[in-house]
Amino acid sequence: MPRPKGFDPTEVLDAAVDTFWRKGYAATSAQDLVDGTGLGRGSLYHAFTSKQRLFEEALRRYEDTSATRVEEMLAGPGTIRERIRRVLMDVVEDETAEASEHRGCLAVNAALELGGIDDEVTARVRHNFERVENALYVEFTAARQEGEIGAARDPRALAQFTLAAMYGLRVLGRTADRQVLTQITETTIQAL
Amino acid sequence: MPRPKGFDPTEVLDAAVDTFWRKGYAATSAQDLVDGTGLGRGSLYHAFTSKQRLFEEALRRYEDTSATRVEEMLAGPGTIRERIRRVLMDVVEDETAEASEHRGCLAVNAALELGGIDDEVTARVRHNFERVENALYVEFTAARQEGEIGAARDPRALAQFTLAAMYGLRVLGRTADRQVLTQITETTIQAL
DNA sequence: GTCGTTCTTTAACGAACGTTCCAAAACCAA
DNA sequence: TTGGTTTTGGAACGTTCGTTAAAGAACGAC
Repeated sequence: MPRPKGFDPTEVLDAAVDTFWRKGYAATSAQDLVDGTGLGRGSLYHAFTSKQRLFEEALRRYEDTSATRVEEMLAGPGTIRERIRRVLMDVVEDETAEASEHRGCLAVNAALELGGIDDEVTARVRHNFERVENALYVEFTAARQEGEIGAARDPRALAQFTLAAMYGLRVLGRTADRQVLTQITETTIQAL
Repeated sequence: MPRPKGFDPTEVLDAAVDTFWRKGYAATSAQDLVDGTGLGRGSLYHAFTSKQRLFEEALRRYEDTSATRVEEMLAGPGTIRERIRRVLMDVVEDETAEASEHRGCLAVNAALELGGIDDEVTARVRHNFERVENALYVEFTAARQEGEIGAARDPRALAQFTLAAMYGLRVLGRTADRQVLTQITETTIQAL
């Protein structure tokens, strides 16, 4: 019956993620997306309707990979503090790596560029944040039960605090050097 | 001799700050700036050369008002923890106020939108961040001398940590509610 | 092999972009 | 009042914007 798509939707979405990630939403043009994905203009719009819809899909795809990454790191071996350090230092490494060209975190970028402006994007960003927060919450709860964290501490508060520290690193990562970011990481862990 | 300007440059800059603040750099058009400032196209470009230059000037003007505000709050009465709480809660109030329409902090927004892309903007954002960090550093140093803060703590590290918390609140402010942001503030202060 | 459907390609759309130009207006010193 | 200089408002620049239209190509079902 119908003619099948000539491309892998996930691959195209990954290319769109990369393009939006490097330039931001407003500064990315339809031509940038055509160049980035390799699709023709028509195919792109036929498949994704509009730039805004494509961005929403890209954000969903980004969450798939990035939140999963954090969840896996948190589920790894070591004490709670070791695992939190690993997650935060992963941000530090990412922010200071030449290769990642100041892309930062797409969800954080989207939160500041479109948060409160585009409801669909805001909701997706919130979902992304909450997914990471919940992963942290689960680990803090378990750690408290194990006695790694004081019984008087509130796991939900610790998760939100750690999330804020993570995103603080994302902001300062644009201007601060590795040593400063590492110091902040250590001070944060000390506070747990 | 020459004809004097028919406008107050500071007022115009404040209007430009407001416009960029609400929409971001890329999403703000020359027409938006004309509408916002009330100047004609010609006057605007004659006075500020380009959109990019105008943004740089606006960012400088923003720093004048916003960093000064933090410095004044820090120089106010109360213990170090009370004063830090006042600064962080000021961010929380700003982020959750209906009136401020999700503008956030212009320096943080600029850091994420243009950090690493535009060198001039990056340098100005860094200057803004460092000014706040140094204000915090001065207070933490004094507080340690007064015995409010443990002698073993590093005032520089505490300043950077607090700065990161502040900007973490700016990010989460786009999606989280007041109660969560307040909780994060308290956890942060507890860590000092 | 034909049909129905969807995908792809290409060209083009009107609108809006950032910027430039120019002539008229306005100011102050002389 | 005149002359010199700068600012002003507005029109216009060529380019790029996000999006759409139209026609042909490619596939699976029969």
